[in-house]
Amino acid sequence: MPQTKPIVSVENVVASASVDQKMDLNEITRTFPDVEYHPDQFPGLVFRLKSPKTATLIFTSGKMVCTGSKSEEMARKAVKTVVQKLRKGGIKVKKDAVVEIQNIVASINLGGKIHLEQAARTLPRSMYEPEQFPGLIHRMLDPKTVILLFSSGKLVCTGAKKEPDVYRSVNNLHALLEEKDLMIYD
Amino acid sequence: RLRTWDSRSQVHEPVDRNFRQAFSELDRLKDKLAVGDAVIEKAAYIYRKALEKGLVRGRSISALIASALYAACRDTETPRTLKDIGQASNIKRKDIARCYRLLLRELNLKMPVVDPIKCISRIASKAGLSEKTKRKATKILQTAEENKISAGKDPMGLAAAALYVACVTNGENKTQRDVAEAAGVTEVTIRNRYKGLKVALNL
DNA sequence: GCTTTAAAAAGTAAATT
DNA sequence: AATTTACTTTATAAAGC
Repeated sequence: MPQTKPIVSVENVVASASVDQKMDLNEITRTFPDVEYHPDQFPGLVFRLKSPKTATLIFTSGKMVCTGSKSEEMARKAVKTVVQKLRKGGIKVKKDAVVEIQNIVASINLGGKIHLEQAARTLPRSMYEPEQFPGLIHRMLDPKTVILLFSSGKLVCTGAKKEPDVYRSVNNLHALLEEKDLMIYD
Repeated sequence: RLRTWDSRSQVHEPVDRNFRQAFSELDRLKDKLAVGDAVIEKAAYIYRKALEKGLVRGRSISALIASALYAACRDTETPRTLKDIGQASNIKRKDIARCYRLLLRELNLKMPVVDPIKCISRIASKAGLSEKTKRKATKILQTAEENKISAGKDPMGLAAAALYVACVTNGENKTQRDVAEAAGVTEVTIRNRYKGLKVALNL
């Protein structure tokens, strides 16, 4: 019954990973001159890949955080590539990394405008402060995500750990907006 | 004033030391911002709720009262910007905004959306604009809101643009810079809002 | 709470040209 | 005044202050 089909695009995936062994970040810095490592500023070493275009933070514990992927699969591939490069560079990594998706950010176009100030009054758990930010911030309980709504009809969904949760969030909200008559289609 | 809370302060020790500090700060802000007693009482009420929910732990008392006062202003539709509260309290605008959003989330507060029409008076008095211009700006914003160009825009920017347009049509000699300065926005923002106003009002 | 990383939305701001 | 760069908001992990 929604009047339009939302166009969803995953923009960023954050994944945590672990190779379950201590890592010598100074050794990595020596063999990979392009990495950024400033221990007094931040304990993680930044390892950037051109493809997939990602940034992976590596900690002495062997735990990692990979950001910038456009999909869950790309994030897993990026972590594998990082471990592969470390091994090629002579860094001993015994096990393969165990990857967990932590957050998915998606942009959405609903295909119609949203009546924001009315939505601010009728949507529960929402905040609309145009002096601070042009979007309305809505906290969805199930799936537990946060959606930013803009008057243009575009959205940003974040907090999801699975791609299906992004779609469920968007569909829930879209139905809610139509139900409460907050959509404006031309 | 604030005697009610002071008397409690002598009964419950650690909590009330916090109250005293909070309310003396609130009293100081009251004079600096020239807000009424009703706003101060609301701010005190919000702060007390925050304290009961344990939101003060590890947080700056000053930042929290300032935020509670901003929330009270919003709730009573008293036009005070985050910038105003920031200057009066010497706390960064960003920190007040963050605490304010925390109060909204944790205390489940619902605030009315800021009405740009209520921003007109403050800007007009700072810039020294006439009553006639204020009335015209109000009319402009009323028509503008019906054409929903305000969504997502800073209410101060909208009010400033409406006042600037009103000045031009009334022949009041004020530059964009004068109005922008009084409103705390840039001339570029006034120009951008003016474009939308022109379309919505056929100017 | 902060520090760092990534990305989108739309508004505002500041620095260049 | 047009461009460019940059910051506002949201979530999320990592180790340590």
